[in-house]
Amino acid sequence: HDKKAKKRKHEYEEDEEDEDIKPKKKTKDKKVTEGKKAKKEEEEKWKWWEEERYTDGSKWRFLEHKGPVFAPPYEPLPDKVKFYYDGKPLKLSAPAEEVATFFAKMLDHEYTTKDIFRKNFFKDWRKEMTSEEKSKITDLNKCNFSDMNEYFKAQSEARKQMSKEEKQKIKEENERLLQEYGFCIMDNHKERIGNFRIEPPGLFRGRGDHPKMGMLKRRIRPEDIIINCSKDSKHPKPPPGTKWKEVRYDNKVTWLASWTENIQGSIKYIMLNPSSRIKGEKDWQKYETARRLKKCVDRIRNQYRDDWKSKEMRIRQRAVALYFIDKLALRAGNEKEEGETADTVGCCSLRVEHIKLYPKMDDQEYVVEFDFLGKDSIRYYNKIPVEKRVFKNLQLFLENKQPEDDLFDRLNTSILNKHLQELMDGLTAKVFRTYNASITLQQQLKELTCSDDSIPAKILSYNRANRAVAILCNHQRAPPKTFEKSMQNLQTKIDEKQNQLSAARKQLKAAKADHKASHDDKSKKAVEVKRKAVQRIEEQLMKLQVQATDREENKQIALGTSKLNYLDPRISVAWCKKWDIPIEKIYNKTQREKFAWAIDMAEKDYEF
DNA sequence: CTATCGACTTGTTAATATCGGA
DNA sequence: TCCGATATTAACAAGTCGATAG
Repeated sequence: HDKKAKKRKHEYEEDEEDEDIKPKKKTKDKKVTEGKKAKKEEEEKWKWWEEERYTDGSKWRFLEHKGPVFAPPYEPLPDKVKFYYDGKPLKLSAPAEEVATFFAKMLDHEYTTKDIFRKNFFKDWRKEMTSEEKSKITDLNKCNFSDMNEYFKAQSEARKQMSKEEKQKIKEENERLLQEYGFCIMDNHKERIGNFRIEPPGLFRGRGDHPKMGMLKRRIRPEDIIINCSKDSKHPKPPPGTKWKEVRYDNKVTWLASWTENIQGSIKYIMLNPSSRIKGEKDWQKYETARRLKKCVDRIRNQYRDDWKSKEMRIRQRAVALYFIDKLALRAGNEKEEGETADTVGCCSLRVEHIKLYPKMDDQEYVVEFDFLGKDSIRYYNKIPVEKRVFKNLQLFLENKQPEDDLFDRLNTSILNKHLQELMDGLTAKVFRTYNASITLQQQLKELTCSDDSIPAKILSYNRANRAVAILCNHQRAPPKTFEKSMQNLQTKIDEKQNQLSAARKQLKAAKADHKASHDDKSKKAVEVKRKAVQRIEEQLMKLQVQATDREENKQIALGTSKLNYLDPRISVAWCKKWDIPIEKIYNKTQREKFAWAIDMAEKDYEF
């Protein structure tokens, strides 16, 4: 493998040299140019999935890149833009002013009214002040940022009003930056980097009730950055007069650069785009693990049902938790450090206060009501009848506990995953989410697709299948602000189309009558034309109606996350091939790039 | 066994680009 | 051609899970 990689790397360099001599050699013959073009196309269509993978745990042999793009330096405000303290204008030092602008930009946001946000912001802001400023500015409520706020609003308005040429110029500059910094060479191939820009400084906005909201996210400098590349590559150069924190050559990891963020103290990375080999291989592998689970899921289910009867509490808890993870597609639920993050839970970290038991509810028995905040503080609410044994176990787990006690006090994700590992190689809690999502899509597609439906109707079925998964995974969204209006607009269009249709039908009728009377060629043609028109309008109307249904059903559901992360793309590709649906109807450009491997390899008979 | 770290995936939202009709 | 709606992308936060140190 090593040799192969080195050889290819060499080829690539030759290619580059080619580029260099191009201007000099004007008479360069056509064959060479064409050869190059072919090579380039070949590069674009590189099928990494047809190559062997590394088996030694290394992720690459060769890695070369230009390092990250840093946030632009702070530009002080023009003098006319004032900050007022206690009603009087006050000129701030540059560092204090910069932090003040972060707050000023957010004035319209609800965040800035929240106590914790204000407290955290003010504390961190004061750290940036000169001692003079610090002694003057002691109360955030006496700070008036509105002039600054208006200035920024005007700025963004001006940006919108820019001329076409100016906008074009900015676009080109971005493109240049992308071309220069947005790609790397990994082994023998040029690959797209996911996030090559360093996050600019600003105020941290956590999600949900985050104890650290409003804290200052500091500016990242070259001295904070660890570069990862290969020894024999052209190393990225730090900006003039600066140094990297470290340059390392670790091919056991996939990242190109990293830094430690100051809010949680966690590490952030620059990594490759989902279309890259390194991400694609991993993604593919994920679905293969889920498919292996498919083969032994019955055994595992029998096992945990058995374990509900265990003498040992820890085993019963483990078995009930696993049942929830399997049936409800809950996340594993790692413990979190209190006070560091918003209070959210997953399965293993559920507390007594998050469930309610109802021996009888309406016409159902043994109902469990879940109500908790999950990842990103998204509420999970569900009422679900469970088997009697599960219900009895839950009652047992709840005995003598306070609302804030753990439901599964003898269990955590580490214990659970160790157990799962014993049941199947590579099995962890999240595999159940992937498995259940993908199997649901496949089964729903089978159930919902009608062979004689039109293409739009088939796509509606696809979206419905996708929706079933999104509901399972609790991928909700707030209804878009403009939802009602856009629904109305669509309805208006439908009404108009309906009128058009009846008008067209009338015309067709008239044309037919005309033809009956005259029997000439011209009237015959007219009938045909009208018939076509009716047909076209019928089709358009149907399309609109399908669209309306789809949108209505999608009001509170977000399909993106499941499509991107949980559904084996080969299921969708196979479905498209089977029903002759263009893949573009299901996946947009980015998605097609990410799933290129699946589009290439899945046939219409693919089974998850 | 627990706590922490490191690397990676999964998730929402805001910003921006594109589309389609007036 | 302009404008608002919709689709796409960027940004970045928040999870999962394995490794390691104490």
